[in-house]
Amino acid sequence: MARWEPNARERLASSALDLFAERGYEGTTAAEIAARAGLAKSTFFRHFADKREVLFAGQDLIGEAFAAAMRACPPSATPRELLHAALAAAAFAFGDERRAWVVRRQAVIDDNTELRERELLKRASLTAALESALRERGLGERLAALAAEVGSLAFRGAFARWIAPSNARGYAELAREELDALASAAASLG
Amino acid sequence: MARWEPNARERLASSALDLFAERGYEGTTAAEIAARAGLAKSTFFRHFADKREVLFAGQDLIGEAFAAAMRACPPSATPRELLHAALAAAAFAFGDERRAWVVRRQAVIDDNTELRERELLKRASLTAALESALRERGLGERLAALAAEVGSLAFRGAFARWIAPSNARGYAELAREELDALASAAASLG
DNA sequence: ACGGTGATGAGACCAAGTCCCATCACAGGG
DNA sequence: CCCTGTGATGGGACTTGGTCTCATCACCGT
Repeated sequence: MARWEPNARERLASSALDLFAERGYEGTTAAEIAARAGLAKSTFFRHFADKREVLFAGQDLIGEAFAAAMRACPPSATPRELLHAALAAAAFAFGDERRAWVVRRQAVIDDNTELRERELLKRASLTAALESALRERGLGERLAALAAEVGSLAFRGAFARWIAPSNARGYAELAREELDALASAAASLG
Repeated sequence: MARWEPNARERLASSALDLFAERGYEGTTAAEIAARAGLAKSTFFRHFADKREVLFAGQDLIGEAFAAAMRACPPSATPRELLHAALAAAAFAFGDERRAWVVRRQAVIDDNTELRERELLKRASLTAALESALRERGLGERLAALAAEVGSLAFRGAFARWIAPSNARGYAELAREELDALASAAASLG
């Protein structure tokens, strides 16, 4: 096995997605993923805490982008403007080049409960990032929690529409639409 | 080992909570839980799909109660009234007798990421129950999704306050308060 | 008393994940 | 040019979660 080839982590992630798509998540062992990447099982677990994580590497970047974007907003910004800015800041993850990869990855996740469970954990972490950034702006407990959930919902909705087969529009535009629609729905709930 | 003693499932659940509280979730093996209940490891997994599930048995009843309560509402009910009815219907799970047990259980869950992850899965299932019941009432996609999240948030908030050490109030009352507070927060977001 | 049913015990087995140690590639200093 | 330190890797032992199969036993109706 040729050691010392670069990008071990990336090779593992890409081998994993390939194998999951072919044989399913449960039908693939960590040792097989490592082998396809030309690495050993122990090396796999040195790069990823567990077998699920290989599909979720880099998720934290989105949460950090959320928080950074909100911190960059003027103090006068309304909750809605903060959310707009946060969601827009995640656009780096949803360029056209990435779409095919993201679609394939999502199909694998949707197909397996264990992976959907991990996705929920990641989503919760994104929502928590929104919530704590909103509280830093002085929002009250409940309003921060609610606004964070609305932001999370808009993010999910925009994501779902972005990866839909029929879609040709950009993520940023979809996110703005989703958020506006949810805000008016919120008004009707009060 | 005395076979055929009744309530194997309950004995397993209670042994599990005891051991988790003593040694932590990760410090406890499934075989140890079974042994304390006077059963074998294979019997444990016959009753619970995995080690985490032993703490979440019966959660689905709450989701079913949500849906049933909404179906029992008059057709004229507003989304807010539907949510009130749903949350109120979950009160059976939060009587005073159960409080000590619930508090102990929650401490164990909060202490372990794996368990928190499973909790998110259960929470998502409750939210989905709310959402699908709301859509049956004719609510649009986004409004149903948003209202379900608000209901879930109110449920979580009421639960957190109910198990707080200083609390002496009942779950139903707390749930109503949380929902009203969130509804007015929602109005301010639109 | 007898056979059927259903819950259990026991143990083999696989894969996830941890751990430890040897090994190798590369870097820099003598 | 050699020597040594550093860091990523390979390899394998080990524990545990989880599955599966088969034998066993308690109870129930006939």
